[in-house]
This record gives sequence, C-alpha cells and structure tokens, in this order.
Amino acid sequence: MQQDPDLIARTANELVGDLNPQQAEAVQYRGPALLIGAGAGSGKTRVLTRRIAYILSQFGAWPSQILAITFTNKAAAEMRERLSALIGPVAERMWVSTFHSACVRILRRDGKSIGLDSGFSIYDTADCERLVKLIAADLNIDVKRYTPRAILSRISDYKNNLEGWQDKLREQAPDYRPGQRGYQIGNPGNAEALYAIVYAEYQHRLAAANAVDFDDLIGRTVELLRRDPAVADYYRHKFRYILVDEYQDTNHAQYVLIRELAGVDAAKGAPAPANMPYAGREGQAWITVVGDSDQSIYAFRGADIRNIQDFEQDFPNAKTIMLEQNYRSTQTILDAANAVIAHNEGRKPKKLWTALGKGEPIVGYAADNAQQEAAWIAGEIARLHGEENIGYSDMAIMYRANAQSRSLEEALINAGLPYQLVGGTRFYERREIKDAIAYLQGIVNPADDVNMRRILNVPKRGLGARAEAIVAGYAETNAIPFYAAIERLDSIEGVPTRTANQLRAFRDLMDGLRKFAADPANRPSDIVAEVLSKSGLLDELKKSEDPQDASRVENLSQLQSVAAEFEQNTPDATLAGFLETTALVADSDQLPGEGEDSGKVTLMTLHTAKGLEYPVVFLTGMEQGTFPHSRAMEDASELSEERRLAYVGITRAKRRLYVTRAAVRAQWGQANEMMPSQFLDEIPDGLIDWKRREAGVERMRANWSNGGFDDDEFGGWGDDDFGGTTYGGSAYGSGSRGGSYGSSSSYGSYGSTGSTYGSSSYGSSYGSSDSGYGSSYGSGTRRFGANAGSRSRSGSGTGSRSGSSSNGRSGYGSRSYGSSGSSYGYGSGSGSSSRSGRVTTRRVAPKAAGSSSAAGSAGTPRDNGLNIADFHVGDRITHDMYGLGTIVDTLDKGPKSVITVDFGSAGTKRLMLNRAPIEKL
DNA sequence: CAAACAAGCATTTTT
DNA sequence: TGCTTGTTTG
Repeated sequence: MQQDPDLIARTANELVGDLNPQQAEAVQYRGPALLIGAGAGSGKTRVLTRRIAYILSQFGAWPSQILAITFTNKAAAEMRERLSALIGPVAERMWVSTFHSACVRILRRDGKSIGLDSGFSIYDTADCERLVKLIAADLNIDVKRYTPRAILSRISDYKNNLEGWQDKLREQAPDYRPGQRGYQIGNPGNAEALYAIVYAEYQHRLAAANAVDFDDLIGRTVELLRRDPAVADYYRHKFRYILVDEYQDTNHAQYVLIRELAGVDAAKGAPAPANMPYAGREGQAWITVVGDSDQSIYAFRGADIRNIQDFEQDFPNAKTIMLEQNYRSTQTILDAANAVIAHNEGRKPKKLWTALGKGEPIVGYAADNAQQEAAWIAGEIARLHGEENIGYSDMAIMYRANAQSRSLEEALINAGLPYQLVGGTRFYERREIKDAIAYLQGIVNPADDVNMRRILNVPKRGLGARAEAIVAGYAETNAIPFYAAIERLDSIEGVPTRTANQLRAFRDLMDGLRKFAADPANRPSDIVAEVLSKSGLLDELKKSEDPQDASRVENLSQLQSVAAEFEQNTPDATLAGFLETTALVADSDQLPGEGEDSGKVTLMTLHTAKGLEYPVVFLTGMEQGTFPHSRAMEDASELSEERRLAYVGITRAKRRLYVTRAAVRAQWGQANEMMPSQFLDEIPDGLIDWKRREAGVERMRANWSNGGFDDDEFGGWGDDDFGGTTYGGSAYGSGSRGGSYGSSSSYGSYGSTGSTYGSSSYGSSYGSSDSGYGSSYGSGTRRFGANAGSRSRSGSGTGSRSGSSSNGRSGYGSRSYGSSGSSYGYGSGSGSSSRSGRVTTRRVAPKAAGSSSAAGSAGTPRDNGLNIADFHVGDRITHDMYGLGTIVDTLDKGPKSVITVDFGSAGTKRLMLNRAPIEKL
C-alpha cells in the first residue's frame, strides 16, 4: 500500500510500543472526532506525530490527505521535523502549517472566486491602523473618542465571530454605501453605527487594495468555502484527516473553518458512522484536536475556550481521551501548578502527576526593586552555570509583559552572561524594515494603497501631505487605486509643476523596480538590494548623523540576508512568497529549534513560552498588578486567564522553578510599591524555599506600622539596610550559598564596587560599561538611589523578622505579608466574593527627587535642613515638581517628620520634610 | 515642506 | 521615563 519511496512504513508496535495506555489509545483511535485532552508536558506532540504516522501506515492514508494545523510556524516546523524522523522525507510535502499559512495557501490558489487576486497583500496591525486612520480622516471621525486601535479591535471581534460587514451595516446604518464620498459621521450618538460604517468602509478599501488582514485570512477562507461549492468539495475531498494542535486557542472563525474543511455539516445527510476503520474518501473528514483548557491564554484575541469544552456536543460521535501523566516536571512543580489552577472555577478537575519524583523545592526571592530582582537572578544563573554546570540554554527567564525585559537584560549584560531575547519589537515591525517591505509590496501589488502611500515620501522626496491629498482625491473621484492615479498624473488638474516632476520620478522609480522584479533572473534578494539602493532608503540612512540609523542600515542588510536565506530553502522562490513569510512570522519562530544549542539564557514573555520547556525557569515579577496584570485583576474571567498563564509558566519548568518578585517596580519612570502576587499565595507554602521572603521596605514598614505610620506617598527613606545589609547581608548572605555566590566571577565585581545596592556605585559602574544603556539605566538607578537614599537608620529593630525570614518558612502563614496584608482583600482565590476596592499598586516615591537633585549627588544624604517646627497646617510652600501647595497635616517625627501637602490639581502628597525639594513661602 | 520642539500618552499578552 | 504625535517656525 505504500509505494511512496519517501514514506517509511512503520509497524503499529513501533508507533505505540513505548507509549502509555492513554497515549496509545489516542494514537490508534478510529473515529470521526477525537479530542485529546493533553495536560502540560504529557507528550502531546509525540502523540500527534505518532498518530499522523499511524494514520499513514495503518489506516493507509496518503500524505496529501492530511492537514495538520498548529499555531506557530515554529510548532509546525518542529512537527514536520519530528515527522521526517518518523516517516521520512514525505513529511516535507505534507500540509503541516499554521492556520494562517494554510489559509494563505488556499486563498492564493482559489481566492479568485471571492475577488481576491492571488498577489494579495497581507496587512499587519500597523498597516491596518494606517488604513483606519485614513478612513477616520475621510469620515471626520474623532479619533480621540474612537481610537483606531479600539475600532480595529471591534472589527477584529466581528471577524472572529464571522459577523460580516453587510449584516452589521444592515442592522446599524442601512443608508451607508461603502466607498461613497463626502460622508461625514461626525459624532453620532450611536457608536454601533459608527463601528458598522467603518467596518464596511474598511473592508471596501481592503478589497480595493487587494489586501486582507490577519483575521481575514481565516474569515475569507470560510467565506470562500461557503460561497464556492466546487472549492469546498475540492478541499473536503482532499483532506481526509485534519489534526489541530492547541485547540483551546481557536476562535469561532477557526472553529467554523475546521468544520467547513471537514465537511461536518455538509455530511449531515449521512451521519458519520461510528465504526468505520478509516475516514474513506467521502463524507466527513476525521478530526483530531489536541488541547488543554487550562492553557487557554488567548481569549483576549478571540480564542473561545468553549470550543474545547463543548467539543463532544459539537461533533457527532466524539471521543475524549485524557493524558494526565506528565513527563516533564518534578512532582513539586506539578503540585504547585495543580494548586494554582485549582483556584479557577468551572473547570473540569484534572491532576497532573509524574513518575519523576519530588525534586527540589521551588525557590522564592523577594527583591527590593526590579533591578535587584534581576541582579539576583543573574547571580543565580551564574552560580547554576558555574557550580552545577547547567548550560545557559537550559535556563529561561519569563515575565508577563515585554517591558519587564529591560532590567533583566541589563543585569545579564552587567554580569557578562549570554542571553537571547525573544519578542519585543519585532524585526518586521521596525520602521526601516516596514518601509522596505512596503516597496516590495507595492511592486507585487500596485493596488495596495496603504503601502503605496507609506512610501510615497519615504525617503523624503518632496511629496508631502499636500501632494498625497491631490493624488488621493483624484483616485477617489475616479475609483481607481492610488498608484493608478499617479500613472495618470498628466490628467490630474492643479498639480504644481514641482510636485508633478517628483511624482513622475516616483512613478519611474516604481516602474523600473517592477520591471526589475519581473525578470525571472532576479531573485528576491536581488530585488531587495535593488529596492534599497534605487529607492534611496539606504542612502538616506547612511547619510544620517543619528546613531540609531546605523543599526537601521544593519537591519536592512539583514533583511537582504533573510531574503537570500529564503531562496536557499525554497525551490522556486518568488518575491510574493518571500513577502508571505515575512508577514506571518511569530515571536517564537526566532527560537532555535530542537537540538540546536544557542548557549544562551532565554528571555521571553509567558505567552511566547507556551509549548516550550526548560530545566530551569525563572518566573519573575510575581506581583499584584504585574502578574496578574493590573488590567486583568478586576474581572473574574480575565483573572482566570491570568491564572492559566501562571499555570503555563509553572509547567514550563522541568527540574527547577524560581519565583521572584520586587517590592518596588518602576514603570513609566514612576516607582510603585507592589504587593506579592496572589498566585504566590496559591502555591502551597511548603513547596517554596524562600531565600528572602520580605523586601527591605516591607520589613521596615512592618516595624513602623505600630507607630501609626503606614500610609503611602512618602519619599522613600530607605537606608543602608535597604541595600547593603539586607541584600548582601542577612537575607541573602546567610543562606548557605552566600559565600560562593559573592565570589563568583561575574558577580564579584558587583559586590566589590560598593556596599549599597541602590546607590551610586551600581549605577555608575553600569553607566560606564555601555553608553547605550548608560543613560537610561544609570539615571533610573540614581534616581531611585537618591530617593531610597542612604540615610542611616541603623538599630531600629530589623530584628526578629529578618532573622526568621532568612531561615525560611517557619512562622509565616501564607497570608502574613507584613502588617498590610490583611487590608488587601483579594480573598484567597475563591472567585469574586471578596474583591477589595483597594488599589493594590501604590506610588511610593513621589517624582520628588526631581531632575536637579537626581542629576547631581547620587546617593549622598541630602538634608535640606528644614525643621518641622517651622511648618504648620495652612502654610504655603512650593515644590520643585508639584508647584504651589498648602500644608494640610504635619507629623513630628524628628528628622523623619512628614508633612502632607495639597497641591491642588497635582494631588495631595505626603513628603519627607528634610528630603523634599520644597521651600516655605 | 522639513526640521525642531513640545505635549501627551503609554504597556498586557500575538497569529 | 521614552516614544509617538502634533504644532510651530524657518
């Protein structure tokens, strides 16, 4: 049955002999619909690839009959690789791809029947935003009230739910005709109508530009399958086995797409027989979906968890097989994960277990601030590498949001540790790259107005807003694309001669490039080179003085390399094909594949980390407001999603898990005091070995609280304990590893440069090491150092608490985070019952140490010599930053006296009298 | 029309 | 704090 020389036939025993019973059952199951509930680390990919091999060799299916869908290109590549190893080179020819690339392939081939020319452009988020802005300008929409982002997110919702613009328009604004001119919305009371109109107009212009956005790739493919029976038949006949990975992250459109491709509803007349040995050539294709509802973390982008929850109702004769044995992590890690996820309501109980044994405890660390958190992690990584011989590439640092990567990077640079950062501003989103791509897109698809208008004046060639408006007006009047108007510029009236000349030059440029691209002898990388030089993009950047532009030149040359690489890997590489790969890359795609050792520590967001595993994982920023993210804490369902994200993060770790937090985190240049994450409370206390349980500030706070002073917004009065003693001393130093840690090479310099952490010694040594980071980092540290200061407060009882905390858990209940704990009622996880109205992140350091003081003497004690006796309620003062204010309260604490000042619009602040930059009037 | 400057806003997470 | 956007001036 297998004449295909590229296909290695496998016996059933080869495919299931080494699997556990549930895995084996999943691989071999015969039936129209199978849900594999695959817990984290349960061998999901293995089962999926084995099942594909099994279908080929035991069901007798052709490779071309299989469609395997993943969410990222990397996952697809990995699956393909594993398949190759299992069944041979035939894997290279199979449809193993992401939803999006599978749809592109279908639309390129068959999109004509819904009006898509095969050279269509794929707009990324930035392109879409430009388009919405153009529309908003034309319709006179107030973009302050309706931001393009908000409009787009609404449009995305519509598309994810397959709500067409025609229906929306009919419901909300039946008199609007897409493409009509001079329509002014202004500010309608009816927001829904506005959304409907913009949606319709947006689709109209996408169609005119022969372009689609990400969501359209799915939605328009569904539309194609529904509208064109011949096309639908073709694919239903072709794909007899459809397998979908990460099914919990599918949205409604993707769900329908699968149904349509499988012909579930078309086959209704002949219900899927339950006892067929294989799918056969007719009727409904067989569907296998794999997923874990506890790892659904993309609801914000439309993923509908019900797809997986309701699978058995949705597909006739469906079968569910659960995989709960974990082969990845230690029992300790799984216990933590299980405990956390158990706090989510309305989920099917599921308990991962492992045969790997208990393993080491989770290590916890509470830092004073993000910089210290990062430095501690860097030190720990150096130690693990040096003492335990753990490779850098076996360690990963994860965080909730990309912005958190900065301090971590800085610490790693400072410690001289190799790292790679995944995500952040993506290569293809960089301005210069987008510019170059826009040229390429314009060559391939001249109707692409968004990209044409983007490059009209890039590089500067004297074609500004005015010229653009003239051309756009003509194009609109004549209902032709923007570029077509330029080609006809001789018939446009009222074009200044200069502008006309420039437009002609632009037209000649584009025509020349297009001719160049049309020559089959020129490959994509040649075209990229031609575009870069002829357009003047490269010249402009090379001439520039801006140091940033040097790296832009680098990036552009890298783009050319990418194109060259693409040619290497693709038999007949076309420019359009190249553009496609650039449009659909994901962050995780940059990660090295299996078996490649980067030799570097990996930094990435928790979202990016899904599907990956590392022997050592650092989960950072475990604070209320950071993780869970502040915008997700109010809403029960969003909080559940955060918790699933925590579950994903914990289960990435194979052997060792670290959880760290910072008591103070600076964001937007403001220091905020952060409460420990509720997820930390949800991990059973006995599983965590706290190397440092409380940050310095928290300990002090606890001690002062009985003095009745526990409120916010005073200039931090950290002292030497804050940095020196606490960090190098009791909490850390007394741990068994203190000595070796301090003496490890990369870290040693740090320890030796100064006794205090937050103050100048660190900032300056860093600042001098790298000019690029120096300014932002150095100043940030200095500012904090100035605030936290080095006023000595020695002796005031850091006693019992610090002692016991450094010894670990004893004596600490899971809720005893200092005195303030009880006032933060986020209730230990039981749903929405107790939601405190209190904000959990608070500003602790006023912007006080304004530019003047911060710039000067970093870390020196600066007593302004003011005396509390001179200040009374009602007195007027000025503050360097807040301006005029009136004293509303004073608190005499000697040198630590505090005044409360009402600054009117700037708010009411509590200020440390002797440190605040104020003047009495 | 471009360059320089000021103001306002921003951070979830991504195919 | 840092970036993007808008405004002003030459």
